[in-house]
Amino acid sequence: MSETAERRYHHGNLRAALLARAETVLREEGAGALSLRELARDVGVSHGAPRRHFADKQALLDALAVVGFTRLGETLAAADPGTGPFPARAGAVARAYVGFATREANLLDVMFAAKHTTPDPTAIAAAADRAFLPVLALITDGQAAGALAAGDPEDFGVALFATLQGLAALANRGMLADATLDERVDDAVARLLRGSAPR
Amino acid sequence: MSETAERRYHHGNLRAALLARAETVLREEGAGALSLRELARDVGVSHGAPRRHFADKQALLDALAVVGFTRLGETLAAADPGTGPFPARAGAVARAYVGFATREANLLDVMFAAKHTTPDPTAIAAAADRAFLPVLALITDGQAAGALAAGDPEDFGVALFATLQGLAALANRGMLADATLDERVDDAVARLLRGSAPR
DNA sequence: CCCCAATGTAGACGGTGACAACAATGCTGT
DNA sequence: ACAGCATTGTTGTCACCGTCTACATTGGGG
Repeated sequence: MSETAERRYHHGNLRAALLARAETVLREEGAGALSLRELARDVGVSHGAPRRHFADKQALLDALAVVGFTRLGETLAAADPGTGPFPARAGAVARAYVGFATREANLLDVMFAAKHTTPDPTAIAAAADRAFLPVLALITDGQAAGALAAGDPEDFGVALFATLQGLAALANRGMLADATLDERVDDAVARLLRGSAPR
Repeated sequence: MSETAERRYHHGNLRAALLARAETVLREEGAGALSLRELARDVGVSHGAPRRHFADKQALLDALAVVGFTRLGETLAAADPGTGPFPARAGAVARAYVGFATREANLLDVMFAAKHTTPDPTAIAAAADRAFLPVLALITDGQAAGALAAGDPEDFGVALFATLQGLAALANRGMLADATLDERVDDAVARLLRGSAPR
């Protein structure tokens, strides 16, 4: 438990240390730069050690994805003021999502990578579902308040999520002037809300 | 020029052969399975040969991205009937885009990967712009026909593209029941059109 | 208190991308 | 026609990676 990283044989919480370091490397250099061996080196452990905690590299990536969805869920939940007009709440959450998606672009790539198959595939899906729960609740509120047409909240949720995910993808690929991202979000969400109002 | 792939010293069009083989591997096994050495083997050439045509692996990926955008452009152009009510045309193009995006999911990942930096970054961007030209024209038609509010066509274009890209991402990640993808597209596009009509 | 399961180490293997030195080829100008 | 040269392939090498196996060190539970 010492700060000075004395090398004892048993690290103590290698798994957490590897994940933490991996998250940093991921943020700063991208998923391609992640190497189990280098992570081990960074953490001061032999190259075979990570294997005790992650069966293979994909397992590490999957664990990162779970971390990412958890963080995302917190971000979304915190962004919803909980009261006020629905469009304002939706806009706040939308901007929060896109903000997360651009701030943590590399993490997002890992979260939505297609390759998840490692522990049980459900772990990541469950984390993702949990992350979006607050948004579903928000949509239900919007329907109750008469801002959204009735129906399965997931219908609107899918459309909203798709829009935001697409905008984030555009921004992360540099296909949007960054300065205008929030405006794009506001514009797209406005269209979606108009098109989803009760008729 | 013989069919039986006699091994002469100079392949003739190694670059095209490598790209073609890479496209197949990409489609069948994903970007992670792409290996310059294996491609060289497949094409019957030494492991160092690809280097003459692609400075590094990223250059190969970038070339694949250009191919992808070209193919996408053809797909989109072919999907627009050119006449008829705007919503029908837009729906057809939208379904075509999502169809391409799911059929060529791995290629799409390469096309929208963040890492493009290789030859001049403009090559891919130019190919992308070209691919979306027909859609911009369609939007202009829609405005002229009174189906869309006036304004910069790119505003609606960005919103539309973001929506479709997001839906494709959801589908490719298995977060959508595949059977319902087209319905999701129709629903989302309908919302967007309603929200983008002149007021 | 001892033994075992968990955790970390050390070494090896095959594969990869990148690079350099060298060989074959075909195009160009004369 | 042909010499010379730029292009294109080849071969060998290097460092690195992920994975696997055999072994070492722990610490905690019977």
